[in-house]
Amino acid sequence: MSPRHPVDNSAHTVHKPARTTLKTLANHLELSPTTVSFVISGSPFAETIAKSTRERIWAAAEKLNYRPNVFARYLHTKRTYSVAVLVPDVGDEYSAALIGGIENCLSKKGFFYFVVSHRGAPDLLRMSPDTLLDRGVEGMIFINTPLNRALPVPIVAICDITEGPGITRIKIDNGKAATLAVDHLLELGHRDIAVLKGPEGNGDTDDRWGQFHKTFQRRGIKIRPENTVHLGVYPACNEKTMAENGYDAAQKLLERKRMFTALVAFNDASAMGAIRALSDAGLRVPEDVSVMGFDDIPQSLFTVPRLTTIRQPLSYMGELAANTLLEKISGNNGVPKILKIQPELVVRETTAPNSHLSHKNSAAGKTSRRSR
Amino acid sequence: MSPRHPVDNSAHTVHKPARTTLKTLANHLELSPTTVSFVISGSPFAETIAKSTRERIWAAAEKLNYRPNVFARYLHTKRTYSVAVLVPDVGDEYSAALIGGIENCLSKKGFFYFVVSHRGAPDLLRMSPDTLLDRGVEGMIFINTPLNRALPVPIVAICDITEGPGITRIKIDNGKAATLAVDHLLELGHRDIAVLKGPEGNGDTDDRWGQFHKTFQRRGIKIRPENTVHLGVYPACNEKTMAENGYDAAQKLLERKRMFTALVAFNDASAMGAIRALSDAGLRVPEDVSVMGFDDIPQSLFTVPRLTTIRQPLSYMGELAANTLLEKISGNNGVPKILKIQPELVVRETTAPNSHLSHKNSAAGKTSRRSR
DNA sequence: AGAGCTACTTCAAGCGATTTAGTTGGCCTA
DNA sequence: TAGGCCAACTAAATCGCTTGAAGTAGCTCT
Repeated sequence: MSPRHPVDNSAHTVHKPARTTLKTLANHLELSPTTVSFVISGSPFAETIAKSTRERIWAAAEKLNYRPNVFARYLHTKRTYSVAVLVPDVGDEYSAALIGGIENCLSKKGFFYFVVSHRGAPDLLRMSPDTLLDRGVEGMIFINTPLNRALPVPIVAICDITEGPGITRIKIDNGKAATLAVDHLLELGHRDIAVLKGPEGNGDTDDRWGQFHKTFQRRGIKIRPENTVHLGVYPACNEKTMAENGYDAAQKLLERKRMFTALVAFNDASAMGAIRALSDAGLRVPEDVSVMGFDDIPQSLFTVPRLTTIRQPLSYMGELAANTLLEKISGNNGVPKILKIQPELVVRETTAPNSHLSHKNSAAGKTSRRSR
Repeated sequence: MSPRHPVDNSAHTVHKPARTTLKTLANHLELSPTTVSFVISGSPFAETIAKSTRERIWAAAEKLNYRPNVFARYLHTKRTYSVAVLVPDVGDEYSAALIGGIENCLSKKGFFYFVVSHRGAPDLLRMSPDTLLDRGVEGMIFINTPLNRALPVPIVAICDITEGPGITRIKIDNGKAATLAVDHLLELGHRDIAVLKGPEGNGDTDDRWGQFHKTFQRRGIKIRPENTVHLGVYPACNEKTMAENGYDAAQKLLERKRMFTALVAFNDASAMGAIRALSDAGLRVPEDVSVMGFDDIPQSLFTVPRLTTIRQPLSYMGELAANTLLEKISGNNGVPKILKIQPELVVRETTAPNSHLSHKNSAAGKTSRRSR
């Protein structure tokens, strides 16, 4: 069906009962296809058809189980009531939560959606928009997915790396998030803080990192470069799960023998990986190191210890994205370019007062967090 | 576009550049649409067209950026190169992992897919197959989703509750899985074992439960009813995450004051919830209670402690499902009714020797596992 | 020179709907 | 009784493509 498929009629199914067509239905009713079409399609002309006839038509449609052919209809209406969702990977918790919200909204409105996971593959990224347009999607939601050209349908993006005219962006307020996270750690007495910077190419990485940086500066806290590590380079980091990336990153941090009493992860999944690495190194969370996640994915409530995190209302953001997209599709040009979402601090069990406050920077502190 | 949508042309986009049509292209080339169609669609007649003409056509198609209209083409070919995936919830780890595998295979073959999460909602379950057929899907993959009628397209099911003629089922060998799990626990000296039975209505619940039951019996182990708990009733249990269900179930178990030194969960997510509940009750895993998961979702490698589990190769199963479906779509009637998948025991850190062996069933043992 | 090939290319119908521009017949009015 | 109007319906074009049947032009063959 797409250009890449040569025409091929060999598909075979056991028993393909011929679907009732408009013509069949019209013949059965001894009416013209026009009349039947008017009432079935809900055309304004339907009102010029006698009520009794309308009822006859609906009854017959029901009886013959008539279902309009979506493809034939498209030829005139140019509408498909479907959209596309592009994500790095269907499977990751962040995307999955968003998609859940998106579907919630779409299914209410009778829209269907195609999912494309590109995993950072350049060809897919380049060609997907076109193949999706071929399939008639009326709009697209880009989750953490780059784009750098105009598309003839409305777009809503959840991230910063989707470029194009007229797109609407749904963004978490990273400034607020950073303040929430940093102040929480400061209140607990942490000064030596490690930061897991998001993967290169991720749509939130730069803004988030910039905002944290700014916030630390504003609070007079110096983040040493040795206490900072990238979660990986895009798209290589897509080959691994975020938890793996977090694990590796935390290990790198530990190898550097630089002390830190708290760690801010890029998201919950990398936080979990990091906690795993800390545990493997014999460090206790939160007694030896406090860890902050970001996102508040459902699992965060059930980890041991439970994850302290900055909450993004992912499901809501998904719904908002879908709603906004439908709004744009239906012609509303007044949709703002940016919809900012407020994050929330969720204090659970992975952060605790800095136990090294008394002997800050002492050798003892170092070794206790450095065994193995 | 679907019957529920009255025809509506109000959709509006900023700038809809007219797509090149076959006719335009043919005019431009001063050829008939037929000729152009032959070569573009890869019809067998293409070979009767002069090579030089073919090249001209391709060049012009490239230049005018011609893309065949998928909907017009469908009218003749009846092919859409798309399938549907029905799941209880896109977001849960089990479905997400399967979908990942499915997508992997489909995207290689140029197929697209619609996802429908029904969350157990009866209307969606009843109507989805038809609305999906309206959209021309050539086959469907049912993940843990009930069905009880024939459909005019091939179906592959991952679970037991999808009924219908000619469907192919991909099933984990629960008998083998049970043997693996039970023997592992027996070798560790566990005799008092609690079991989290899957939610009612889940496609694996009955078979899995039956097989575990049988295996325990065969090994001469009695499972007390008080050490057994259902993860919830379908579809109510769908409102909660599996982790939540596992948490609640483990709490129920603990309230019963019946002792157990090991717990077999229905899946990894419920195992994580259960571990959370055990921890909250002051019990250590695996020192006080060993816990076995099922699935081996990616997170299992990063929990503290790492989860011992029975591995299902979810991504592979997804790929197999998609591959099998495409096979059936292309007319292969020789596909087996059941494809059995072999599970694998993955021993990690949530299982350990029974520390109560010496004072088995003693009061001491009981209280040590019952504090708070 | 006419029949028969071969190598290319096109005509025109049709897929299953929507939609524009009518037609038909009854009734009312002047 | 002609004209106009209205309610109720329809013929035929069209959307963008595929496809079976039908040309056409140039060559060879006898």
